[in-house]
Amino acid sequence: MQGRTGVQKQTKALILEAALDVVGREGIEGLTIGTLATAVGMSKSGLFAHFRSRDALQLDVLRAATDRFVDVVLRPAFREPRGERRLHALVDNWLRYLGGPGSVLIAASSELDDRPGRLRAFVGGAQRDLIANVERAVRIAVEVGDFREDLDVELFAWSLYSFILGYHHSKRLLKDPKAEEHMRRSFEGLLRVARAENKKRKIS
Amino acid sequence: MQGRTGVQKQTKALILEAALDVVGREGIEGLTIGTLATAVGMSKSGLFAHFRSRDALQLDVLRAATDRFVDVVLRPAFREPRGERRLHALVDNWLRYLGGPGSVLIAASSELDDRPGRLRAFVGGAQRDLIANVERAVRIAVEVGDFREDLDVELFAWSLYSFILGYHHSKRLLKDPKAEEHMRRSFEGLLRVARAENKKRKIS
DNA sequence: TTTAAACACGAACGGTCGTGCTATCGTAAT
DNA sequence: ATTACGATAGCACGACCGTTCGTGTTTAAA
Repeated sequence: MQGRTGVQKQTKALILEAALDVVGREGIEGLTIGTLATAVGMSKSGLFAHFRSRDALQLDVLRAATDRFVDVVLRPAFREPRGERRLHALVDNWLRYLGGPGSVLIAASSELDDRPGRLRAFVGGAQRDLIANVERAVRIAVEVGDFREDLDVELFAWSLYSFILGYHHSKRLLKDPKAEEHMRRSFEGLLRVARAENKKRKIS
Repeated sequence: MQGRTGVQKQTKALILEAALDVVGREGIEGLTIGTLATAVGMSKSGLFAHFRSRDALQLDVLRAATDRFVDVVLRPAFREPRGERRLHALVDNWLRYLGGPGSVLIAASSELDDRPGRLRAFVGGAQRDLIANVERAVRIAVEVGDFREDLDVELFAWSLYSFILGYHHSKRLLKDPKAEEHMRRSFEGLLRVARAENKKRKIS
């Protein structure tokens, strides 16, 4: 039992890994059973049997993608000390993550924009969770006194997320070499107006 | 001659109009010749004859989309008086444009992220032009004295564009009712630190 | 050693895709 | 009246899609 199911789990994991690659390159709609099958070196029907529909396959891939994101971005950041430092870790991890193979989630968001269904619901939920977590980290930074008490946490998180989108966009499509610099300086600007000491200090 | 080619131009324009609709709903990759043909009430081959490949069709659609964007967003804004007011008009027009049927261009950017080719080159160029125009408007605002002389024009434009992306994203995928409010307040924040009087005035 | 389940495969299905070829029809110029 | 031409339609093609089915092969349980 262990041996066999172990092998199965292994196969499925291997498929999902290859699928993440494909999705990173071609998008979630570009994930086709045939190409994925040849990518992992098995038959269409053999692969298909692991998922019972293409929809289920795509959903599993998106799940795997969010799991991975949580593992390499969110969780490590939340192991850092509370406050601004944690936010810095979050952004650092995030940029590193986006620097690798294509961000499946952001790309999927755009693709699924207007197509209702399970996939879109999942991505929307994942995105909402993510933003909620960012807000949580920001709120904590307020609580520990790093940020002003009257800071609009929601707006801060929204802006930060927008910068992430901008980074992703200008890096992937525009191949702008200044993408990361712009991102980091925008983030710094955000921090500057959010910091506690800003109440008595000038900008310059 | 006039009569006939007039009709042809009309047909082609009609096709492109319908195509913009489809692309707004399904994305640029969702634009298929068959469905578009039935949408405008003609045969696949009849429609196909107007463009000589699907690629050319998609390219024409993207061209039409950017033309429309320039017409309803960029050009009217640049008719406004130079300076901050022009920037406000730009953002207003932009939000209104994004409020309508899906922004073909932003959606296409994400779809074409990683697929080299004519389409992606075109979208990238259009996006670069757009940002260059934003920078131009910002630079003028500096010149007329609305903004600080040492303002980083590039960074300002990049941030603004990021907010637009954030708005688009949170409105389309997340259906966040606060999307516009967040966008506008972020823009206001950007203006606040960019304004000329900021050199001698505090934030609060 | 038999039995049952899990796993993979090849072949085939109905469908849609983009793209050619050929014919038809209406109009304009001769 | 004839010719020429541009716009459209009809049809068929090869390729790929997701999916199903039947069939082996390997493995764990009996």
